[in-house]
Amino acid sequence: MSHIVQVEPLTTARALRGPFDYVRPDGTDVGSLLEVPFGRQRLTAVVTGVVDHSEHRLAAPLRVLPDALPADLVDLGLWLAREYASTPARALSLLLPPRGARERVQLWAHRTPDGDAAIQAEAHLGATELRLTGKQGALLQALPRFAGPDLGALRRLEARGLVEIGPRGRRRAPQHTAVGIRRPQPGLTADQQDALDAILATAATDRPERLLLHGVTGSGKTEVYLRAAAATLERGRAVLILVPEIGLTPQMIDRFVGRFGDTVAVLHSKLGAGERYDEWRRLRSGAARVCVGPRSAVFAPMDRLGLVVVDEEHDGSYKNEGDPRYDARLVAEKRALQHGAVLVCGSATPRPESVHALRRVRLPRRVDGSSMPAVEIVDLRHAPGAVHPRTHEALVDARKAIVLLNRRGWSNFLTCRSCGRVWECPQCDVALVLHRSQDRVACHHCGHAEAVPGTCPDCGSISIARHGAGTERLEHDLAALGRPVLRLDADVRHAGPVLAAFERADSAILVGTQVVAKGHDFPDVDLGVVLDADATLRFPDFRAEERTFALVTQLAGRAGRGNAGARVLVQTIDPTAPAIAFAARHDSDGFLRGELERREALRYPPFSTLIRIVCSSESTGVAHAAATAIHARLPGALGPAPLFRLRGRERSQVVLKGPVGPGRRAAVEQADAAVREVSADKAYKAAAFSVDVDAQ
DNA sequence: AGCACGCCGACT
DNA sequence: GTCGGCGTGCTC
Repeated sequence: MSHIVQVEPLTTARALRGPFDYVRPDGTDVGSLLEVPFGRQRLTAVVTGVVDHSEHRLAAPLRVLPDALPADLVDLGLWLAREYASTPARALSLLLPPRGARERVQLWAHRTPDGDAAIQAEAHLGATELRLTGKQGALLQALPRFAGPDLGALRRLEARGLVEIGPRGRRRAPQHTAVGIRRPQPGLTADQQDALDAILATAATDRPERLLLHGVTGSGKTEVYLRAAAATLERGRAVLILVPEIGLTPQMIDRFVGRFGDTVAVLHSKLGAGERYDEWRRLRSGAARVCVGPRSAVFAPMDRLGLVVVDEEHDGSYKNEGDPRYDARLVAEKRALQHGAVLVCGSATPRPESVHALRRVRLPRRVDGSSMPAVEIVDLRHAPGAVHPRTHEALVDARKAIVLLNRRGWSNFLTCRSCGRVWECPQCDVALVLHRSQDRVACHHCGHAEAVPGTCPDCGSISIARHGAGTERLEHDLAALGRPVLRLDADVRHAGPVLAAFERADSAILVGTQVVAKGHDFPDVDLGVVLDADATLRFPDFRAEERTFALVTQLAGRAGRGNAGARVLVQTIDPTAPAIAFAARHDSDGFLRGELERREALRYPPFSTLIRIVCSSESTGVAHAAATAIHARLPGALGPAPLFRLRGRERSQVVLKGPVGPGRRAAVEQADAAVREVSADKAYKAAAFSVDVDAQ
């Protein structure tokens, strides 16, 4: 019989990968979690296989840990490790049940038949109540109930045979604003009905398709998800809903909890350890059959998935920044495939990748019948200053405006007027940004901050120039318009109050970075402004066009809900840039067609697999030498290209454009092998390596 | 990643 | 003679 388990000990060591064999404890199987002796350490380990014989002298695990993973997640973890050139241990670590919390078990009291009879006997007193004698004065009638505060009184009732007291788990439920709110289910438009039919038709097949729900902002995508989810639950299958950062989209949770109640589990970063653990357990046990959460929720322990939704699929937050640099959109697709579930990716501004790979279903109209606001391009070439006179005029006329500027702080960088010194981060090769409200200059990459300089340390001059304007400066300048100016960016700790104040105000200007274009719907915004479309457009990145198009389109979506006269102004020094021109015409098909042609010609995704390898080192020269060694092992790779120093580490990158389809995996393996060989070489001991498949 | 084993230089 | 430097190699 199979009395040996193969395990992956969970260590972060890149060089170390299993499987390692151990004696199989009773009751364990693939997915079981163990504590094993490993060298002189004790490590958590995941069982990945069960076998008959082993070449090794076996040790016995120290103990079996609670909360085994479902077997399909173990498969997913091993797939993830290979797909993203990581290690099984690191990938599996993402899937573990939340640590640091246990199930909360409390004593609960239940009435016995004798207890019922006692209540009946009390009925002649005019009340069907039997009061407890404890200080809480709780009602026996209300049992079953938590026995905590009046345990003594309940114990006396227990002695009389009126109640039974026993342990029971109790859920630590996250607080949703939607608890108890059941909003009426709105009717569907013809477009929504068609989209729903398309989803349900393919969901009912053996091999469901992957769909792209391409719907303009306000077209009612969420209602389509809700209906599809209801139909999926009815078929006895579970539903996974992925959303971008959950803090920005509380509406999705509210609507799902409002429609489906307790069968919805929510996973997000703001949950406490206990809440997180209980939600995980509810999903694992099947008590919850719908999960709503951000990228990490793609690993929710769910059985028999029937529907996987990726909302706002263009959002960058689906890409993980840490070591398995996974893309939750791709993992969602893999999970859907594993379970025979239908995948629905939704967006108003889908990625060219998704348009290329998925069958598209459209929601071309807003549910309220309103049209998209007019988008005007404001040519900045002959007008100095951050705000063009035309924009200024529009701001004066607007009642409620959103102004987008993709730059935090007061000013971009400081220079000494007499010697030309530039204030830079000591750890990174970037300029420090002035934040006047915090009285600091700060690095946006590593968090380094120092006092605002009064004199130049090099020449002693007290004349220091401030260049470029950020959101903080803009907030200050726009106050001259004589109405409330609110600011929303990463420096604002709590977005909630800012958004609420903007919503309540009858006239106001909301200034901010990209976050203002996301999520929240304000009914009466009549002006949207992109102050510096060139900032995103000139980014040295092949996705710059796509991001700019999305930004303008998403901002247009925020404006003009229920407001016929709404307009959007886009300031730029390049009015003919396709991203801006297409966005101004609301022509996403035209933009996507052009973008796909360009990408095919240049062999960018989705026509290639981009694998980026970054080498870094504290000592100078090592990173670049390591990147050169990696480049030598990867024929056709681009680079090595030096990157700016970050957190005191010199960096250099190599980029490999691998094939898509069957050759993709081989390219990833080739990159991984090159990194492993070079990192094993003593000459590059001081270097660190990171492999990013499908780099953004 | 840890952690021990092992083989060379500066100290009591 | 021994303490300790960190190069090398292993962990079922």
